[in-house]
Amino acid sequence: MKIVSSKSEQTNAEMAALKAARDEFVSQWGALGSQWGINRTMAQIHALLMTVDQPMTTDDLMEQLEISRGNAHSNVKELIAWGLVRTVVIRGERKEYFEAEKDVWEIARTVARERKRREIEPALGVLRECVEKSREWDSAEAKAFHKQMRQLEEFVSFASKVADQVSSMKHGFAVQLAAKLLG
Amino acid sequence: MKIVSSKSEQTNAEMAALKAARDEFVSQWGALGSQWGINRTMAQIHALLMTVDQPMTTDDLMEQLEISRGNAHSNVKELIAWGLVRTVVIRGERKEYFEAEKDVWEIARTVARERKRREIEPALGVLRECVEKSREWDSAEAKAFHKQMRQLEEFVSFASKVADQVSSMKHGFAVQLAAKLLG
DNA sequence: CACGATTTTCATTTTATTCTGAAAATTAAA
DNA sequence: TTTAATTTTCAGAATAAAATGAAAATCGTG
Repeated sequence: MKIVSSKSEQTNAEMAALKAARDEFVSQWGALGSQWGINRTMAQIHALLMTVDQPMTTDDLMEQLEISRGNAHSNVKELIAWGLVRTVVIRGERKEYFEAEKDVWEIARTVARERKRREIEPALGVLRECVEKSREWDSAEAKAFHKQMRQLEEFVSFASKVADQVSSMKHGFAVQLAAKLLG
Repeated sequence: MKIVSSKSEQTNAEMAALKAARDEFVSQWGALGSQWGINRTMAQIHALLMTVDQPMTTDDLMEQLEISRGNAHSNVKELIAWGLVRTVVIRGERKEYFEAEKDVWEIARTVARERKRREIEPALGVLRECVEKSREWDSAEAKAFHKQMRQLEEFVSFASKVADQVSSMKHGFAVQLAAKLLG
């Protein structure tokens, strides 16, 4: 009967625990992703790539997440389109490898930029159109509509500017902002 | 042949234009909602109630949006659960009437509070668990995992605090914040 | 060029979400 | 209490979104 575990047993146990923790994180992050407008697989791939120390291939993703090639492929491409994942060339290797941006402030900046482009700007478009159209209307109901559109437009403009601020943040400035906002 | 429109014709034309603009807003807002994690009908009901000057019944919603009773009902209830819509009692009326919060800063505060509760807090839970579990691990890969979880945890904590700030914002303070952030 | 490796596409299937509509439950007036 | 109005529920239908897997396209090397 062993009194002390050998070094390799410790390591094996730790590796297993790491794998388990990572799986848990990947799975939970995937579930949370759905709550945002993000599909589960995309969130899972992102979670996996963020917590792994080496770039991975499509085949690695397929194996680890038990998903098809097509699914892995299209979601990786989507993550690349977001700017959250990039391809990496490994010398002597023919396959493409992928790695995620790991710096959280950089991730935040990227997400701010993309969500502004994909969500805030279209919303602003709609609101501005409505504000214009209703500018000259006379009835009380129409005036109320105009006012509401103006208020929403003002607010979404504000959000847009915040997104700009965040996406232009230097890493150091983030800390400052945090202090300013919360101190 | 008429040279000048009568007052009532002007009004009719304006009413029609208002209806068209509102429909456009409702439809676009619904489409945008999907991009967030919000279902189309819920976003449409919210858009409609925000831009209307009188509270509406379930039947009004059914008619205006051409949706079933069940659909109208469950999405109104969901909006009430979010705190974005409230019921209104109209004297002498048996039906329930609904109205939306119209103040955009109030809406922002509500959304900040709810999204914190529904999205940020569960995420924090997962991250903290991962940070704890991986605290004592030794291998390089495990240390990298721990570090990444710590960074994410720190960031999401920050987001949580921002959400608190926003949701405790007085209306007047919002303007100040805006100035501070953007000035 | 030709061949094997790899990536990309996409028609089909599967799964998840949303919606309907009618029945059941509740409510309040008679 | 009875009745009619109104709200709520929920099984099933419809729709939308995501995933599969195999074929086609592309790539890079000998």
